[in-house]
Amino acid sequence: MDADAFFASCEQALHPELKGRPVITGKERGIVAAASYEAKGRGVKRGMRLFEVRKVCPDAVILPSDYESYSLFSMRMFEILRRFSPDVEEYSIDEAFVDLTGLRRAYHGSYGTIAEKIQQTIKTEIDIPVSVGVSLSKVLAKIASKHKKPYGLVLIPGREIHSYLENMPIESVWGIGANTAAYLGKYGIKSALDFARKDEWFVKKHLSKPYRQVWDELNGRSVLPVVMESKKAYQSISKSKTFTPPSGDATFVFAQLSKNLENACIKARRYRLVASRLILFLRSKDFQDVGIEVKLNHPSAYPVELMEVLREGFGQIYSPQLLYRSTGVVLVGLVEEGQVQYSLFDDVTRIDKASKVYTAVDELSKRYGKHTVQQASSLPVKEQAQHEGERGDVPVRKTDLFMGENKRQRLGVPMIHIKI
DNA sequence: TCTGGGGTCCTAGGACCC
DNA sequence: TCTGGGGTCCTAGGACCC
Repeated sequence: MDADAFFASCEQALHPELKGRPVITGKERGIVAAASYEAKGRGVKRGMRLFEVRKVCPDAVILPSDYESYSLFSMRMFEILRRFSPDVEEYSIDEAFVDLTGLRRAYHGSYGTIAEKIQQTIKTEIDIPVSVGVSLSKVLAKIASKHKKPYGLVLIPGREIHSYLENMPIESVWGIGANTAAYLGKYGIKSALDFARKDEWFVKKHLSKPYRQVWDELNGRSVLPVVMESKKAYQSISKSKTFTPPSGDATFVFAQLSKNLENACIKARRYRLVASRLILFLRSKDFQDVGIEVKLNHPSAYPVELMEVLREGFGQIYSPQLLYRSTGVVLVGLVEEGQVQYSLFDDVTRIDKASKVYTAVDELSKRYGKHTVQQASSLPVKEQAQHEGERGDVPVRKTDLFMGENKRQRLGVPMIHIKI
């Protein structure tokens, strides 16, 4: 099951006056996150810049993404699915796999009837249109659900598999990307059917496990299980941000990195996780990426402790001749906060102090807004952000960048610099 | 697709051990 | 100092997804 234009549909469900109108979300980032079918009909595409949208579709309703509401719709949708079968995999915010095997008797009908009922229930109860695909494997079900989009209901029984795969470009199969498509192309494989028809010997010789699985699934042999487990803990947490115009100012670029680190740490602390490794990366104006991974002395989610490492890593990958357009950090080797084993050489008193400081910092953020207390090294992000907000073509959500200060000013809380 | 942001999994090969 | 054979763990890098 795959919701149609999910974010936009949520907005239309919340604000019925928007029904029938071209609705777009993604205002906060300046690019289209989701477009309603009315907007798609006018040529609006995902990832399109908003100034372009305004040209092709001047009457578009452009909204900031409201993830809290979308998550609620998502949860309701999954809850409805679980009423039909306990075997539900929440694949993404707007997609799920449901194993209907053996349920025909209980519902006195075919799999198609059950699927239809699911679709109707979701539409009636939460007013979200979804497309449903029914078939023998996850890969085939995915093809079926995409085959007729909005409000589609497509069944692919074993006998009809070939007709669906025949004209389908291999790269649009779930799990086959551009690189693998190019590789398969060398062997004359262009369509999904070409691939499905290859013999086992070819597949084993040339491809790794994930692709062998796709091959099995295309042939109607289900090898990818529907996994019920609710999402496990994060394996990694990343934060990255693009800025315009590109900059060669080391202080400014480092401030971006610093801010990303703070944001990543905030998220990690929210989930009570600490990172044992830190990746930082820079992307140049010409989309050249450089990055470095650093092993931390002990797992942490406290910027004060990580700042030295960040600065050192930055020094190693930054080159003064280049202009940069974005930076990012990834926290990896995530461990639950309570599970950490400290070594003989860790300064446990100091770590404990950092932990207390951030308990206070998080408390202050809850009360006065994000980044009420932040690293001084992150402050220079604003210099340029200010100008950025004034540029007409790249809209920036000012409230986001300045929320801390605005709220602080409203409440009359002075800005204080603390040296730790 | 003139390119935003956040994730996951798999594999090969080196380091190290018995 | 050199040699066989076998195993585990870790990391870098690639590929893909929404």
